[in-house]
Amino acid sequence: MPELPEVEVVKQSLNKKIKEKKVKKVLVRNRNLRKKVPLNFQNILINEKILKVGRFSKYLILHFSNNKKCLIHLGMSGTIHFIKKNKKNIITNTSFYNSPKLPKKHNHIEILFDDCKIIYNDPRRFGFFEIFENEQLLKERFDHLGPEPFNSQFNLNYICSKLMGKQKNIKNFLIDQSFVSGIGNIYASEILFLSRINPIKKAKNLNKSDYKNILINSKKVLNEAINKGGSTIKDFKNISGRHGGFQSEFKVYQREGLKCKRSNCVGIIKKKSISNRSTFFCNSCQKE
DNA sequence: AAGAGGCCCTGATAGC
DNA sequence: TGCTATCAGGGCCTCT
Repeated sequence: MPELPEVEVVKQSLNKKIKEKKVKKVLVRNRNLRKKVPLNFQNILINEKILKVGRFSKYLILHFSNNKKCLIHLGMSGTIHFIKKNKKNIITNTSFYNSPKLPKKHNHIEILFDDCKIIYNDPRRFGFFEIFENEQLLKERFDHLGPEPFNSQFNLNYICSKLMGKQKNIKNFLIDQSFVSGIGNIYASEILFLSRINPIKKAKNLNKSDYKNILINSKKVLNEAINKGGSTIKDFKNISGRHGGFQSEFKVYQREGLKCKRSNCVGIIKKKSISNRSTFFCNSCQKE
């Protein structure tokens, strides 16, 4: 599922549901994720309170009262489900909206509280859980990542210094987490469309006005996606099982063969594989 | 050293 | 119906 906006939506809803709650029980049903869930995972969390749920880039961070941090990455298909106990004291999947039932397969981890629990589900197992002893060690984990688009470090000077003279195409730069973190395959296409830049254009061939557009539109696209509750392509849901709403706003992503949405543009949306990832762009207003 | 490509894994869908 | 091939939103490792 998850690029920065989807992870932000999960973070916000988790904060509403489990902040200040004390972990009563942890069940690791399947340790096999991209990295093995630590053996002592249960012992570290038990009886600890969740102070808050944070996020950096596409990572969720559970802050615990013993100062330890649990880093969660949702990979491609990870979802977190919130389940509340009902009056009969039976835990049921009570979501606010017409949510699909909790999946039967691939429920890897359950974290139980007094009156509710969360379940981590991940069919493709590209997600992972890691424990960090303190804030410092967690920060070091992020050392290799570039700033988020919202960070003031992500500015014109920074973009110039990173892109000038580089052979690499701009699409691959946008999904390169060491350049800017949080943008994935969907939003990269959307950002380049708004910026009227062809995705295969080499970074060195962009001008200052292109850089400016990338700067502005990165923030714009991600903010709008967050406000719409993220995007749902196949299986992204917020923790109550509700789908995101940004996919209907896509200008190019998954619109191959359709008319360009820009007013007065007669272009057609094309799909191109760049480094084995599908990329969408308008053949008229994003000319090479 | 930068940049491209392969790979981890399951499931949904398309085509025969 | 049931096979096979292709594709999917990420990130890390390896090779050139």
